[in-house]
Amino acid sequence: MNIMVTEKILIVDDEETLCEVLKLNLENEGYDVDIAFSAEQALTLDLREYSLILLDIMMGEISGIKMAKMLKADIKTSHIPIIFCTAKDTEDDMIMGLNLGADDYIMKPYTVRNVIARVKSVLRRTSGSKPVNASAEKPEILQIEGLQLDLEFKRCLVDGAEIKLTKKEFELLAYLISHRGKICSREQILAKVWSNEVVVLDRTIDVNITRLRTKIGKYGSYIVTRSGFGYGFSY
Amino acid sequence: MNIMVTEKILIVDDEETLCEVLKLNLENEGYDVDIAFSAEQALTLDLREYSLILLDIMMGEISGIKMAKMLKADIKTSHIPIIFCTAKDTEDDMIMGLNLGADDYIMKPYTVRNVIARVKSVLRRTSGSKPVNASAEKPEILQIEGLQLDLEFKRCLVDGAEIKLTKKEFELLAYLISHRGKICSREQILAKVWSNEVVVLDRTIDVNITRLRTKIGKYGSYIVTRSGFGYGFSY
DNA sequence: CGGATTTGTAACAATTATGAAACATTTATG
DNA sequence: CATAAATGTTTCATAATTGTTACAAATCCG
Repeated sequence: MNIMVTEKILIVDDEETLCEVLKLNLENEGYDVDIAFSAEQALTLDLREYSLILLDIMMGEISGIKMAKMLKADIKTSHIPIIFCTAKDTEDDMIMGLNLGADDYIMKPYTVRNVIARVKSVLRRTSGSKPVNASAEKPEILQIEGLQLDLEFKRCLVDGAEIKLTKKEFELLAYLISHRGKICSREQILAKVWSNEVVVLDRTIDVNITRLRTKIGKYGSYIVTRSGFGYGFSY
Repeated sequence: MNIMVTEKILIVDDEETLCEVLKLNLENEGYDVDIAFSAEQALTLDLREYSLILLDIMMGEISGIKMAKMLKADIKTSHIPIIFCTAKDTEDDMIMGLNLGADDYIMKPYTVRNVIARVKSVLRRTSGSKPVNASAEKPEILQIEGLQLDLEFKRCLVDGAEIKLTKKEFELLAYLISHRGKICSREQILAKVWSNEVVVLDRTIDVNITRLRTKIGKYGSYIVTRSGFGYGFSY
């Protein structure tokens, strides 16, 4: 047996009995299984630690579809494979057409055997794709509402959509956000973001601020100017 | 009798009686036999441990053909010989034309004696071709969907087809994949992949990235460039 | 208010990074 | 040794980034 961390699976479904049956069977296969009876409940968990999410499309207030969108829009969870569970009469095309990045989907009523097979299949496909210490890792993600900065992958999501930031823009934004609530002088910004590489004018910052503001859309107004002092990221 | 691990054989067929008969007879010959009544069920097993798979072509949802393709496409199982069982009227050419790497095939209705003979024959041909500790071995395989990197055999499969990667290409890809989700600076890449052997230019990485991208086909776009930062393997 | 100062913005210029291809060199292999 | 394969380098074209400037707009402060 190789050294491996147990794969954690989350089941999100409002049918309690079904959940229990699946949980038992999956645990029997060696997986670590958690259950959430609603999307709301699921969202209270630290979803990063799951290797796979089994998601019922038809649920209460937040539908499975909405939840899937949220998962895919959140940089911390967007890589987690999702298997949709759908009622039998749901149109095939609908699911696929949703373009939600579902890795698989299963029709109800499904057999336990079938579910396990799908789970294994998906996990086999995506094995090695999760962070090494998913649950213990320092996130390295800055997030302000719908504005997300992945400091490792150097990318920025605005309400779920990736925004291309240049290196300087990215570093500038990261600097401001990580000093949220403080006004940073141009000197400080130059020192940290521009390092001591080359000598650039103060005004360079201003221009980059402008570019940043437009790129991050509605969050642009979070970058505030304090005349005579510098810039900051507001609460 | 020499020291040998019992050879495990998997029968995948939906005719229960037939399976049992075969199982009894093969066990009588000293083999260890498991049965799966469908491809789905078979896929829940750890297939690596089998020395041979007897596969019925005509089955339920996942046909035997599809399953064989999956087996051959998965680097963990691609070495396992498969004997196809076909209905009598199946065209010979069809089987061979499938180019599935079947090691043999048998027409139904077949005699038990016949099956055993084929099994022995195939196992004789392929003996020594399986991993030493097939079931206990640490896989050491990186897999992203249809892209598979066998770190031990130093080979790469793209959707089941072997792709020849040079040493540097292989190591570079392995490095990127094992740091999936992070952007690796050229410095980091040089340090790890090029070690401190020789001094090479940054641009060497770029060129190897390009070569890699074209070689791994559609997965090439998984290798992302973050201008000014470096390269990374995306989710 | 009104001039001085600071900041926003757009356009431009300069620089740098990257991809692709071709070429050169080194290394493996028989 | 000869050949092929692998690897590194150079070059060119292009794309992307970054910095500067000029001017408009906003802000500051008497």
